Amino acid sequence: MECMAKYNHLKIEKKWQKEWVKKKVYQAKDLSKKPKYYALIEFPYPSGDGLHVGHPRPYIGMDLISRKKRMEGYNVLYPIGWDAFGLPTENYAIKTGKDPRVVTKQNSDTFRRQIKSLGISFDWSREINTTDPKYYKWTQWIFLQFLKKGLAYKAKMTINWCPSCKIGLANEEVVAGACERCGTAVEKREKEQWMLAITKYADRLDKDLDTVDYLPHIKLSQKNWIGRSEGINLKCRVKDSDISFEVYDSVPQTFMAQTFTVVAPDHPLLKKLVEGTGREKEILSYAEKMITERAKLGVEYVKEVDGIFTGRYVWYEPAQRDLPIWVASYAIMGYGSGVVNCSAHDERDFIFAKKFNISLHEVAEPLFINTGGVDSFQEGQPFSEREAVSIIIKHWSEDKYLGLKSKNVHWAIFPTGGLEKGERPEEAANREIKEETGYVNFKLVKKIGRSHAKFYHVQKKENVFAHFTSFYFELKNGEQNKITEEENQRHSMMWLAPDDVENFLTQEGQKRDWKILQGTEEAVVKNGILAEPAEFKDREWFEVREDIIDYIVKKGWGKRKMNFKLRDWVFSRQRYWGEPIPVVHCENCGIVPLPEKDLPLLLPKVKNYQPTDNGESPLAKIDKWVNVKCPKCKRLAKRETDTMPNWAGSSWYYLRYTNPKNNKEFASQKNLKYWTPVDWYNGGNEHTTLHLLYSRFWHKFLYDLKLVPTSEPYMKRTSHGLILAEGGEKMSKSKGNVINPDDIVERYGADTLRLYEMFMGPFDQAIAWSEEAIIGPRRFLERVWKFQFRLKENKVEVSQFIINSINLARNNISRDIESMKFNTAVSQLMILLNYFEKQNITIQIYETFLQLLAPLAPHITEEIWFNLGHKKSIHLSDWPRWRTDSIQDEEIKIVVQVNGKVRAQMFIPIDTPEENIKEQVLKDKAILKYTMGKDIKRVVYVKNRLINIVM
RNA sequence: GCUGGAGUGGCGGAAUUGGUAUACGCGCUAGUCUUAGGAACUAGUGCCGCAAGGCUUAAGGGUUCGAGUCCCUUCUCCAGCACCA
Repeated sequence: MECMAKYNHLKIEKKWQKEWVKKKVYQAKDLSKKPKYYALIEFPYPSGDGLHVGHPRPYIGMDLISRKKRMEGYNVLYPIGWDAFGLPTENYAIKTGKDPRVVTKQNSDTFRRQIKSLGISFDWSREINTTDPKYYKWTQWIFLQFLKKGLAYKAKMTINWCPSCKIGLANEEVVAGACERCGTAVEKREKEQWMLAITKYADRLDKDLDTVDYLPHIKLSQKNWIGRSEGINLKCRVKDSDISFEVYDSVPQTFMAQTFTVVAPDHPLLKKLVEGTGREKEILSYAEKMITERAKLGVEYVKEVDGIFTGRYVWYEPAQRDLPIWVASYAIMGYGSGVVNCSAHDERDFIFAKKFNISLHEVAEPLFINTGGVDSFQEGQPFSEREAVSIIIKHWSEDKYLGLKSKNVHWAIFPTGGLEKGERPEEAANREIKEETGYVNFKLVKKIGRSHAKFYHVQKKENVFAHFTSFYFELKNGEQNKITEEENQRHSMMWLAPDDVENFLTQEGQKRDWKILQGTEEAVVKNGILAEPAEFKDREWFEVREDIIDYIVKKGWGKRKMNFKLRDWVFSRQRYWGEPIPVVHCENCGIVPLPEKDLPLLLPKVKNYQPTDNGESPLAKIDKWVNVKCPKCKRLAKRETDTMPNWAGSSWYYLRYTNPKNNKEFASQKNLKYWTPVDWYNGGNEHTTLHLLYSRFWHKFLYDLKLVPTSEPYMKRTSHGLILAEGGEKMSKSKGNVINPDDIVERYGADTLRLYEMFMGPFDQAIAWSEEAIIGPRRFLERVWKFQFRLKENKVEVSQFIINSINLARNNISRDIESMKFNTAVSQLMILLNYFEKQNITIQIYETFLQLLAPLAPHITEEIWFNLGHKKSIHLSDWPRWRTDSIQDEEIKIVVQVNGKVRAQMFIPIDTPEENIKEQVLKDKAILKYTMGKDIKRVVYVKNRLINIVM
């Protein structure tokens, strides 16, 4: 008999890790005949802190996918490398004087050792490093292609300057006015910068999101960042001057409502605009104040609503009126033309106009569409249109208002009613008050206004498009006729105190009427029925958008225009530890790219890594390097000393993996065609906007050069949640709460760590580490281990229950892994083992179980697999397939409910006819207890699931 | 402020189309074994109650034979955006 060897994770895990490398179990094969699968994780930045237990979570997750795919017969590429350029290493170099190359080597060595100890099926033969000249040669090469196509350019611009890091920051790296890394408040500085024209791709970057499978929130954040907006540019001419400009409007439906114009305080036209007003100094210095305040306080200042009148007017052709021109803090130079026409239908404009008493002009009445409730209109069915009145009635002596509460449906309203033929709204209101309320002495005080509603009329069973005229009446006394029985049955009347009215009402339109009456209505009409222009009167504004644009264009008042929030990408950094930008500045020839054959342009060694005080890269101090001959005219010229941001290397690394040692191309076309696009890319939420957008941009650019075969790099993108420290805080060295995976691997083993990280909670959610809970997965593996010694001869009877269970588990685990519900996949396996320990199992069933467990716990399953006599790795075995033929449930359990409460369970043959079950159930003693002497109204039977007796 | 998501035991968290709420794990309780254990194993464990039974998915209401799941109101939390006309 075998001795019951103890589960020695240390021995087993080291042994198999070596063996797998030797046998090249996880090496991807270029151009194999098998179907390919490319799984990708974001390559790590090898920091000096080493790995913490949060790092491997995504690696393990994608490892499960990769291992399962491999077992399913795919040729899987699951690569890793190092994104090693960047600030932390550089800052460390500045502090210690150590060469970043040396530091990077040390750090990546540590990371590599740590990751390898986790048994992740990376193909280590394809490891890359962005700081390797053989790699960044191609980063530089791609930059030169951008330059060639005019998409890389130099521009003088105000940049965000971090005085602490001494570095220019991209807009994206500024969070709430502070440096993303160090939190120091950023300053504005004028600087010549390299730019990449990502805005040229904005439209495609937005549209092509429809062709990829990203999680919805990821797509949304991409869309938000790109900020695509379609509308019109209206022509505007300043009165009594030759100044004209265009204004952008994304809600062209309300173009007739525009009553004033605002111009950004930093608008270059402002100076000319105020010339001759006699208030030049006053206005310009006020604008200056606005610029500085805004730079200092940001959104907070804009919220304060600040502005000044310029004394000038725009002649607004469409509405035939003058629009006063204001300088406003909320108008920005970087979007549209920096000048905006404003209307009552925009919230900010509305607030601004109220503050400065600028007249407004509404061109639409509100339309309320009920959604989600029983009275939300039925899609696709016609509307019957009705003119109606809505009436607010005040009590004759108290400050109370009449409400009607429906007795049949969830409606609480002010009295309403439809107009009869030939009736005027006022007449209808009079009649309705008498009919619905019985009151006879009242007077009309005020007409409140008009509004519209689309809803489903529950009693009449039809869609209604109602046009309400709202009135305010006051009762003179309480004299009241009897109302009809019909009215009485429909609703009950009640007098409401003013404070209760709003909560009582269920109709949005009536809530608005009430607020108008109270003088508290400030909401701006955002969707409505148009009154102007005449050609579009009574049309719904979201329906006429395109028509209105065509109309405006036809009239010659403006033209179609698309705008984006996305700005061009500031691509240079005045730092050392990055890819040198391979160009030369020649007085004679201008900017001259380095010949491609001279790449890579090596990053030279320096003595001091500190940026210069005027913010230049330390490279600027190396005269020998800076002074070169111009590649074109051979005269003395100067090298560019800026380097690339660390987004550069990560914008194309997934392409390099397909052919990492190629010296002639960044990757061969053959390999690219075989491997790309990436089938599944998982990464952190912090990179779902920028990194993803940048790399999609680079990819599309390369696609246009016909250098990659697809227009999108990643077919599918998901993200994982962070692992937090035990208290729920972020893990960080400074807080001293970092859990090092080395300790866990040593104590519990890599398999336990993997299992725990997958089991601890939903993969996409942030979750706190728990030293206590890890023991669960460890115990589970111990039991799996012991089970191999319990197996007897292979002739035991196995119950149908076990066969069904393992079949179901196969199905569920496959599905759970595919959808990243790893926590429930683990729990399936635990349930299975719980069954096994109570029943007879064959070796085959245990082996199937091991295969299902193999992606999660690769070492222990491999060890047992070989113990059981196999000669080939379990990870190259065939993934268990779902087999329907072995499901033979002859008996199933159904639940018996009485009045919806579970009272008993029963076993019945599958697909028993309803009648038989009913008969059997009604005889059951446990059920008789409840049904005795009572009438059975109804019996509900859900096939093979439950039966409910209703009394 | 706007948009989206979420509130389930002491804890992490499960629940196809509405169909046995609390799977799985941690912890806890009792017991077994052991020289001993913060090891392992066995049994129990939503809450109230001795029990019969009753009550439970943030709170309240609704639809339904039946609601964690659908609808309405309120509260709380989280994420993204936040001058983008």
